[in-house]
Amino acid sequence: MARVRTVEPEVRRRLIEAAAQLLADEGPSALSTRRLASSVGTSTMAVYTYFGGLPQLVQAVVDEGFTRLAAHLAAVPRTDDAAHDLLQLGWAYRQNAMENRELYAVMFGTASLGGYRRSESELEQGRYTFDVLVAATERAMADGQFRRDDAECVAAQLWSALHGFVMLELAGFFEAHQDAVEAVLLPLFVNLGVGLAAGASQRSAATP
Amino acid sequence: MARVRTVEPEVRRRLIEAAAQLLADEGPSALSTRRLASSVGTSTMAVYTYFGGLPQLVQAVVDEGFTRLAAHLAAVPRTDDAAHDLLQLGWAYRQNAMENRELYAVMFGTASLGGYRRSESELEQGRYTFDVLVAATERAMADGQFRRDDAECVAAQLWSALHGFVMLELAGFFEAHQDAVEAVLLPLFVNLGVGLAAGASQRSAATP
DNA sequence: ATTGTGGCATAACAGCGTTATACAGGATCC
DNA sequence: GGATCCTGTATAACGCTGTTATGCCACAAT
Repeated sequence: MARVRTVEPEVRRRLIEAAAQLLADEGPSALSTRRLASSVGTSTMAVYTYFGGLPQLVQAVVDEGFTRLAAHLAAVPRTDDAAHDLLQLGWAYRQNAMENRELYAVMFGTASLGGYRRSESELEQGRYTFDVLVAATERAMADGQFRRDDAECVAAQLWSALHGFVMLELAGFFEAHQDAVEAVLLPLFVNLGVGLAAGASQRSAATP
Repeated sequence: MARVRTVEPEVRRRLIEAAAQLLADEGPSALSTRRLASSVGTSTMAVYTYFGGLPQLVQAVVDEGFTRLAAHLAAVPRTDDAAHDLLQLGWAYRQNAMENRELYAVMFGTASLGGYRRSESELEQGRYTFDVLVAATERAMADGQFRRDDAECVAAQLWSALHGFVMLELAGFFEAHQDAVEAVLLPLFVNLGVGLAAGASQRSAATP
């Protein structure tokens, strides 16, 4: 048994951080055990003692990415206007993706990276992120901004639209448009919001 | 100079097809020059004489994928109801993605595959696909189903929603939902359509 | 018949993920 | 205090990868 690990080994933390850095700086192809090892100042064996292999290390990095995303979304202030909050969440979501392009690509990318494939753990992590959207959606329904509906399904619609825009933007398909956020994402959200509001009865004020 | 290449060399065609097959059957990691060579019955050099390297071969496969997608969308019949056609286009788009999961992932995936990165060529190919959506959107505006607006921007909204849903579905984030198409994609399109229609004046009937 | 050239097979090189092995050093026990 | 174990790591090797240099061979042109 020996001593109990009370704190996370420093090398493990440093490996994750070095991997995230390498990913951000030079892209997925730079993520190799040897580069990681030399970057942290150890041997490639560290990857195997702490993670079991490169795919598991990538998974740890992805977990970190989801945690960071959740924190980024949680930092968005909650106002009385739930629909406005959803817009702000969307903006924060995109901003996080833009600031961690390569990481976002690995998190949601369908192409594999070094044998890494999404695991149940990631799907759950993604669902936590998703829950923030569901909560805001429910508030919008409670306030009468959206008509009553299955909040999960509605949030999934919002997520689809958001994620699709971000992916296409990251892939470079919107480079023709001057300001894709103003020209596409904002109207997309507004139009979808109009459709989601149709038939709803505003709670507070009258409806003459 | 010698003889002029009038027809595409057979080996080149077979390499592309073998690559697509290998990709579909065993995923991206199976795409190696040696496996391709043995599959086609040649040496790895063929990849370099005909394509210049693995990334360029992948690019040829992606080109093929975009061509196939465009053909798939072009096969959707055009009716009098442009909005209905857009729905059918969306369905065909998703179906194509589902039938060529790995290929779709490489086409739109941001993670690289064997050093392959999207080129200008692909962005153009993607824009051709996009044009089909733009055309249907313009018809919907002309018919008064959507209110007048920049058709490109509106089509980009539709594409974002569609692509986002497909990506999340492929990534497995909708596995909780029984039938994500019915529960998410369809209402997403309907709600977005309602928002896009708001303020439009039907063409046929009067506009007093 | 000779020459030249284009296409391909072979072999090598550097790098990859992974694994087996050996060693160092601290904790544990007698 | 000395022997023992165990954990973490460095080294080296294996089989794989993409790529390139080399050489051969068949066919077109002269």
